[in-house]
Amino acid sequence: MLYTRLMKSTENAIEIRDMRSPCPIANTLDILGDKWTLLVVRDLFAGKSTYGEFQSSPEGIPTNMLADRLKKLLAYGIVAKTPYQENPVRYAYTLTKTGRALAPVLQAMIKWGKQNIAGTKSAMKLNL
Amino acid sequence: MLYTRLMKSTENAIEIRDMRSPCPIANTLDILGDKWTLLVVRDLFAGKSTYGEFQSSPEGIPTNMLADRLKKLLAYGIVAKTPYQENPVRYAYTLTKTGRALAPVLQAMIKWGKQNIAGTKSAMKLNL
DNA sequence: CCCAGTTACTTTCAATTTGCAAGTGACCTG
DNA sequence: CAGGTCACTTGCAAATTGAAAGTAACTGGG
Repeated sequence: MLYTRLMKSTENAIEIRDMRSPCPIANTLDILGDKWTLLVVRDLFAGKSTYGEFQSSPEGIPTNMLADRLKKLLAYGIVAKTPYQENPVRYAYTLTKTGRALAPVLQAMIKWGKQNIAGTKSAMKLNL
Repeated sequence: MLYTRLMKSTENAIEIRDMRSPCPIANTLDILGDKWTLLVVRDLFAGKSTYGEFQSSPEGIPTNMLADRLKKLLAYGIVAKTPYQENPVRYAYTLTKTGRALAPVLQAMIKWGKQNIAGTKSAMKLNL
């Protein structure tokens, strides 16, 4: 168990095909560069984990966008989906290690936003 | 002149109308949340300053996208445009203080990208 | 056992955005 | 004054977004 985790840690880098360039910023933007993806990640850092909880965030993500973003985040290994109840089966989304590693990105954006955009303030407490 | 600049420095927070929410992440994404904007900012941190230099970056930004993003970055006060030669007048784009404050965001993205996306590596040296 | 309610999506379709390509205008050089 | 460069702008097809309605699985109440 520990062994497989150890092995995995050496091989769970995200693979992107047809990269625009080898630039880490460009590739990070190809994964996270839109108006919704990082808000879902933010919600996960805030402790939210179900589809309904993500939908109830103040920005009002359209339901098809949410489904699409969760699918992509799962495909990239940034979030994981595990059943938390049977009958009916309900799934909880959680951040993987790769996803938790995004904390500094969110922290930097929160700081920049608060210092440079009028009227912004963190409403939810994040576990960064 | 100094006086007006001084006054400005107390009031140059970005104003966003019809905010989706007061969340600093959401508002930062409304400014930077796409596939091109932060690449232009990256190029500025790399010392590039002209339209042609931005276009020549390996990602190949479409010329209309570049014009649009520069216009937005100017409108938000993240970049400034100053003439660097006459006959013909040519302009150099530079980061403002607000723009330079994005360094930690880029740093965090570079680190995450390099650690989590296979095959990425910083080709250009940034003045972060 | 039927029927409204909840959760988690999927589908439809109009509107907006993107991206390729071609065009424009100011100026400079031979 | 013809050709070239730089910094854009325009036109348009294709892709993405977003609002709304639909679907599927199950639950609890009458």
